[in-house]
Amino acid sequence: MQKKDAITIKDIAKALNLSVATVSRSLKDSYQISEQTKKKVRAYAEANHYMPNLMAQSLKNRKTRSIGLMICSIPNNFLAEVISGIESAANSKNYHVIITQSHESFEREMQNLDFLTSRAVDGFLVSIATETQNFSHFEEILSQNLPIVFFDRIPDIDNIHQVVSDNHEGAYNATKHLLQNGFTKIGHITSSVNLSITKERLEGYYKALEEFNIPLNEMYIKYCHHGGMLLEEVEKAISELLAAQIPVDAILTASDRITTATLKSLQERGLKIPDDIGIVGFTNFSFPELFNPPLTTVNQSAFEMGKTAAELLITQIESKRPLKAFEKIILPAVLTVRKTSMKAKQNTVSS
Amino acid sequence: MQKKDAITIKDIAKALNLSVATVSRSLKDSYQISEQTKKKVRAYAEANHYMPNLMAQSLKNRKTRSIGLMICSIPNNFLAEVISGIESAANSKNYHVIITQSHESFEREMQNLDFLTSRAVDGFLVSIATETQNFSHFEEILSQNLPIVFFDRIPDIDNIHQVVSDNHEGAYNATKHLLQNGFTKIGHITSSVNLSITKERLEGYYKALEEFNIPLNEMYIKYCHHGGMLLEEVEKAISELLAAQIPVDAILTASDRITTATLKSLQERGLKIPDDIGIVGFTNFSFPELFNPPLTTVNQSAFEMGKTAAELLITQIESKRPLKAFEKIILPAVLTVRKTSMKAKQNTVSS
DNA sequence: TTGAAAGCGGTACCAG
DNA sequence: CTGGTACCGCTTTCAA
Repeated sequence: MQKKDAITIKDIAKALNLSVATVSRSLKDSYQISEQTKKKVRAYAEANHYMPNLMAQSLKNRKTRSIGLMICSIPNNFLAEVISGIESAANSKNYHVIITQSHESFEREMQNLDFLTSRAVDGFLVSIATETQNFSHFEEILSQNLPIVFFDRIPDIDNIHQVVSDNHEGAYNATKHLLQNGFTKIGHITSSVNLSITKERLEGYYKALEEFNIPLNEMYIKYCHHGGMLLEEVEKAISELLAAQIPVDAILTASDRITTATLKSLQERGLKIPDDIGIVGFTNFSFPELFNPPLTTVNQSAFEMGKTAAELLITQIESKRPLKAFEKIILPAVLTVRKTSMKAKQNTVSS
Repeated sequence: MQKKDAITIKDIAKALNLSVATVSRSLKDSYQISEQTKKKVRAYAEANHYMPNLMAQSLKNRKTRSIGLMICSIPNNFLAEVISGIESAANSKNYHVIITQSHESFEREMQNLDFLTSRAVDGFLVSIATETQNFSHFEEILSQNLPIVFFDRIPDIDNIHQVVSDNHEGAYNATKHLLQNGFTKIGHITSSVNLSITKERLEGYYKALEEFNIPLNEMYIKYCHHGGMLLEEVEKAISELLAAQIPVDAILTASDRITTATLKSLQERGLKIPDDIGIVGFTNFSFPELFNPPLTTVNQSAFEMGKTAAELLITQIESKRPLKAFEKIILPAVLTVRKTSMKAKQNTVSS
């Protein structure tokens, strides 16, 4: 296999009786070159479909105009939208993005980081894996002055740039809403304990309970170490919630995968929603009203998150010196009430 | 911003008192180098975390170990899975993939092709946009001996490599199933006329009708030129199907987006499924049983499609000369019957 | 079995 | 305003 040879700067120089230096400068519109020459060069380049060889430029400039993305999984309503936002922002600034999936594995996360490093990406966009508890691999990259913007799931490291959802608010509103609708025994199925999103959502959940003077029941909190990738872990969580001494009467699910898996499990058990059990779920599925019954959701600004994170990263890549102002951008997570969280009758615990 | 300098082949040479040529050869396990020297070099390289500079290698070899992907949109249950399959295959062969979205625009498709070309990808994986009717941009690439593997939506070009679903079979089975369940006035909402998948699905649909001696009603076929990206186009299609002289009693939807959009529209109209109208949809949503009612689906081998296409492409990239055997790999599209296509009572047209 | 050196396609420094 | 040239890191031919 051989490609048709593309025209190079040298060819232009020869054709126009100029030096490569002059051609190179003309092409970058250097002030030192006469308009006349520039025009000639540009015209010739245009006419012959000159395209700079990015490999050569990269080798010289130490910039690849590429950014590395690390997420747990692509087939995920939330993340697919995030990727779309990233791709859109990157593309418009003439960057390309290299996607890697950790599948929630710490091991894979480190491998992927190596992979991206070997690709010499100019910066990283990362949402950490559920398994990850040690962040030295990221710190090492940061110490080399390579920019990282973390999004969604943030590691516990000082001085980082991050773009996140208002998880606290989202979970708080969801829980409060359930309480206001007469649910009092609210379970919470969430991801790994160590994730930032888990902690924040948990806090929102706590806060709402507190406001309603509902004592916290630790047994009502279930963690899925694979972030809902495995149906079994969600199954188990639900079984336990339902088998509690005082079974839950509602569930708040904390991620896209967990939400759908929960719905599925509840359905298989033949439970009536919301009469037998209420549910509010974090998800970015486009039409939650199509579920049976229509699902009350907490929807994150996924596309926006990807776009913002990518823009923030590119700004850093292109800035002369490291940004010292570490940004934490918080995007809304909005509750939309539908059927799954509305008790048929308000006579909750009929005494 | 500057990165910490990585160790190069030159550093190794200096440290070991060897020439760069010898080091380079040792690293690629050349037969001309003594085992002793190789061992020494490898040990030093390992110990100092030597990583070859891919930019330099690419510049020299004219290979970037990257493949360009072009699809209409990332947030799509079917495509997200395809991407996952591609990513997985590519990664395991040490390639990276650059994703671009056409958003169903011909214009964007060409821009993206340029973008990928400027990135010097070693090959392309493409599923064409609904708008695309002219394929010269692909033919030009092909003429440069750059490999392309088309998947899902195939252009009308001779001698290409392709990986597709058994769309004919999928649509045929779906339609037959509807007919067997007493639906006789079956509408079909599909993508652009010009797409291969559209034609194939249409044929499967025809074939089933024929077998049941149902005359074809052209008014029952509705095309969505944006592939279901716009809710309005689906809305319009449904309105027309329902406003026909003899309204449809069932619908076969031909893509992920169209399927969910149809469900949504039907629900908003307050139509009871399947009593008022039956539906079978192509989709790769993970839990179609969660819809109301559980959706009868045609599910494609999405992950497999991505994996297969990527592997086929990489084989071509790495083969010395163009493969002359043009492969057409057909993957199953399987019908799973659920509620939306089962009439409550079999007394269809009670006379 | 090893080394010297040309060169991939640009960029940028130094001269003039 | 323009040209010459070293160099980015690696591969490969040619010579030793």
